[in-house]
Amino acid sequence: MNTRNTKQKEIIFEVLCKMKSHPTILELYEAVHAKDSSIGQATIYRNVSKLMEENMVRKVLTSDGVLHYDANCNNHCHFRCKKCQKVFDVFDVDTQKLLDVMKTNSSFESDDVYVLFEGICSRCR
Amino acid sequence: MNTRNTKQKEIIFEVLCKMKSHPTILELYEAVHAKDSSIGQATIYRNVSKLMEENMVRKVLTSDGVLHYDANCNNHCHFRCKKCQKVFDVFDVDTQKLLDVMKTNSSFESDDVYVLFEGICSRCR
DNA sequence: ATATTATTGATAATTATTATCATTAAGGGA
DNA sequence: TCCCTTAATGATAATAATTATCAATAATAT
Repeated sequence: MNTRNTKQKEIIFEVLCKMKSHPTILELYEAVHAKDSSIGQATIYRNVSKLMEENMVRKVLTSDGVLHYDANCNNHCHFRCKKCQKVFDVFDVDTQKLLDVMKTNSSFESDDVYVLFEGICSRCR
Repeated sequence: MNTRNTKQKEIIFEVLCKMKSHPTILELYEAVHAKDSSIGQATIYRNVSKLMEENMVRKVLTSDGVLHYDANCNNHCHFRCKKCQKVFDVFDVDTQKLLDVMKTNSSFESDDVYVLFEGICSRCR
């Protein structure tokens, strides 16, 4: 027995899956807490880490200096509005093509890529 | 008079320019401190922020959750080794082309993009 | 059902960043 | 060159983010 499926982990993953906002740990904690107020912050940190190891959850890199998380692990890009700071999904740029360009043009062997576009979103404009 | 050129700012920029390792604030502080031990950490934070506003310094997003900095503002990509965690420059992928793809294929208006490739570097392999 | 032990919740400790404030010094004008 | 104004500094406190600790709980193999 090296790993256990807990009710907490299930709830955390379920809540993150429903969130399309790419929350930080704190934001995820608040959403989880609304569903089950007995779940503590440390449990969020622990389970998000575990879910990442299991490739169920992926980091979203943003320029605000805090990590965000996404339950959609299909490698895709993100757009961050410099004004409202919301993070949106971008499916119009092929990340696999980027990895292919790397493979042919560079000496690095990369199997993973994070892409963050920035600008002002249509709502803020 | 709204801004002043201080000796500290000069040293910090000079040291960062010479560093090719994309340091964190702490790493930059240590390098600066070796040159002038009177310069405090808060001054590093302040001047790096200022230099970013002046487009002399750019953030490097990495998956370790801490911001790194680069004095090369020509928009380029980075590769991070998952083993030794070093960050390397990548000039083989055209970021302007990425922004062009965004312009034609998506509804977002983006003027900036951060790209981080990951894998194992040749030295660690 | 029971025993083992991974996981939890609470909280302390650590790390990263920002704010505060008295002092210092950049640089414009006399 | 010497003041004068005030931006910037260094030291440190405050805040925010993350990790570590530990007794209690609960998942699961037997």
